[in-house]
Amino acid sequence: MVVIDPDACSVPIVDAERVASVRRTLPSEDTVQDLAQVFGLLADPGRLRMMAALLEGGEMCVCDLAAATGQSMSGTSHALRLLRMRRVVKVRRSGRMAYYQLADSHVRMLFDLAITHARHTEGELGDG
Amino acid sequence: MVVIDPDACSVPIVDAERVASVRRTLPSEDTVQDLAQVFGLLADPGRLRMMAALLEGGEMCVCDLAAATGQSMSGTSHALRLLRMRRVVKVRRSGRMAYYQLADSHVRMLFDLAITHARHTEGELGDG
DNA sequence: ACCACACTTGAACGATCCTTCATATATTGA
DNA sequence: TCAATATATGAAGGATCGTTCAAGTGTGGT
Repeated sequence: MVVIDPDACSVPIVDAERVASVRRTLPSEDTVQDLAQVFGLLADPGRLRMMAALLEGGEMCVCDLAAATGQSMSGTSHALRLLRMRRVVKVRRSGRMAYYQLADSHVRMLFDLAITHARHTEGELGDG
Repeated sequence: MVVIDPDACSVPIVDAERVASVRRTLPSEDTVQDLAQVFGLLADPGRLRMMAALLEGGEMCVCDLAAATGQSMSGTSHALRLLRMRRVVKVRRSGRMAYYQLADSHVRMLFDLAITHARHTEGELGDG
């Protein structure tokens, strides 16, 4: 087997120049990791409903969020912790209540774009 | 899997009217499921690098994609199957080669938006 | 003080996911 | 035909994720 790849990956390369140029433009490992985590937060139906609810309802307390999205209090709280840690939502505490709202306007755009994609690829899925 | 049921959830509600109104505007279960899957595809560093590579490189064969993103051929092929099934990429076959490209321009915008979010929330993460 | 409440958190279980290895398919060239 | 190539796929392993239950924190009301 002939290895053309200068790096550790023992994969045959067809267009070495293109590969090299693409590699130069790839986001850094840290950026890729961050992006993956952001998208990972959006990859769960429960969290997605919560964000949609906050998008529509503005600021909401945990129990209303749980009721609106059909989740348990505990599950809702766990989910909010993840969103909080990634700064997707922010919390305002008042007495024993915790009021959450979206911290980032990009979420709405991500949402709308993804919906557009979903609509655009509606119908049967599968191999081409 | 959680099913939204108005009566099954024994969670106290503070603002019943708001909860009801939010529930009315929530995307359908199918839409939520679709969205979650779309975001799920973007939630993996390897697939993310592949999409970034295709964004930059246009049309690429599997081995070049593997080399550019530092993944095994097998892993790359598995990833491409997922992206193919969700119509995120499309394939053109020529002889024994398979050339992949992005099927959907929304991917670029999702990418850029997420990068903007990541940059915007740069620095320390954690509870607020 | 006490109890009820709104929320949080830790641990455990099951489900899902990603990676890898081995094998399979299909095409090219000898 | 046979061997090498390019890609695809099934299965198995371990890691990760989401949900649930149980218990914990802190506040408000009596």
